[in-house]
Amino acid sequence: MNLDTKYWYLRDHKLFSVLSSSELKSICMITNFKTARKGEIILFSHDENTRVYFLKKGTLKIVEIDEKGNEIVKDLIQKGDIFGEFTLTETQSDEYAVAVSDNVICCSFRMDDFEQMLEKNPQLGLSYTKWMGFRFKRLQSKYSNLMFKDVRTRFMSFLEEWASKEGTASADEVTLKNYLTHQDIASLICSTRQTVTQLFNEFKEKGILDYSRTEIILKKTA
Amino acid sequence: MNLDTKYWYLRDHKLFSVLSSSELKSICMITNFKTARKGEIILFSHDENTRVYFLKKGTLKIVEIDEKGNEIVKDLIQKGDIFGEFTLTETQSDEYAVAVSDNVICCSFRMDDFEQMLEKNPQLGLSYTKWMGFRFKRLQSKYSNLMFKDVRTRFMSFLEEWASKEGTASADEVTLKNYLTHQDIASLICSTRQTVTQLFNEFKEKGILDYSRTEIILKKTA
DNA sequence: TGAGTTCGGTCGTCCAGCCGACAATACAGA
DNA sequence: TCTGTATTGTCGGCTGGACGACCGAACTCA
Repeated sequence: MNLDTKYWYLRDHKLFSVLSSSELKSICMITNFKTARKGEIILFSHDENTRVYFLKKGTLKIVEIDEKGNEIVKDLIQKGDIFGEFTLTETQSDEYAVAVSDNVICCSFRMDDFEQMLEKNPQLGLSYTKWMGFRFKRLQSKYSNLMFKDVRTRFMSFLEEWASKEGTASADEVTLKNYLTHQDIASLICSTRQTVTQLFNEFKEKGILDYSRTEIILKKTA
Repeated sequence: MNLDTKYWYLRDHKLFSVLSSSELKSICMITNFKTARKGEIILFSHDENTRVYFLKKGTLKIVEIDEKGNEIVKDLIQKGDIFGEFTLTETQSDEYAVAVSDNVICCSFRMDDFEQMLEKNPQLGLSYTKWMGFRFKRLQSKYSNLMFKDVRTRFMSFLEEWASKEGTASADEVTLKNYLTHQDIASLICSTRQTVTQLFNEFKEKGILDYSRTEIILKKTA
């Protein structure tokens, strides 16, 4: 991939908007780009230097394989998200990112390069700090959801959050393109496949939502 | 409190170690110090500008009151920790910090002052960013503990972490000064008072630990 | 177009741990 | 020293939701 393309990719990321175009160009030199199609795996390289990743386009899921060989979805990464740095747990586990949409593009920096960038660019540093704060808050709310809410509530909050991020809303409903299996959703809300299926049908019955394999439609109820 | 005292207080905080003494002095001007005794409450002021807090000395617990009036301990803040910025959930809940030890000293900055500091001081910014990353990791590990481990395991990890931070170790045991009630521990590991009591006695029986109201002694077992 | 694989639907069983209730103890303040 | 309050100890009942099992439906790939 040539520098020009890189330049345009980085340019419209919120995080880099504080940089001048010459600063941005010099950053392009040290970026690494990767593209992937649905189902492909983007590896975190544990061996070499740690890297910071920016998802430019598409959607990823961070999965981990537990001792029984089950795939646990730990997080969803969407366009614009930063990942890799802290997603890595101390115990070097079998954790990696899988593309769930086509045309995934992400770029990465070596951790130390990135740190240097932050140091040279206070603006960028602040921007990054705020970003992290935001993510911290989200994790915290996930945590307290898990602590205090039952599965039913977690399921609904999950759908609502999802809808607010990716849904296309009409007058009285929000439509979501569904690229997750019940299994995926289950591990995201920390439950089981069967329970998720049950909840889908329960809510469908109540008229709160409708769904097929490819779509989820949330009815807006006042 | 005079500037000199402030200066010495800030000086040996890890975060500020990257600053020169003149930089540090100028920061002293904008800090606010508070002291508290056991049981006293340090309020987060929701109304005025958000503040960032640094705990200089002592221990705090962040508690929240739920709808039934129960006190839920959300976090423990120890000497050197930063708090306030993200502990605040979006829903302005009844959340505040309570001193659990005597001689608590903490200082705070207005959020915008702090941001300016970070911007002016890339070194400090980077230092702060790393700090946050560390906290993020901890929260993440708490989260996956809650997801995948049973109460028994969470209880033990909690004790182990506590011991590693505050315990005084001897040849074959670690002693902890216990300032938490079973109730407190329960909400920290997301369980109930009764279960915590049970676990304490179960492990005591097994000879893994010993405890009284004021002390917890963890036996080191190879 | 058919065989293999993954995903969704449903049921019955089972248990960790929550919850209420109450007793025993420790502790603090007068 | 006495009394009220906070903490700890213990028990049984109860239940949310995990888990295994099994089947049909949908998707995929040759």
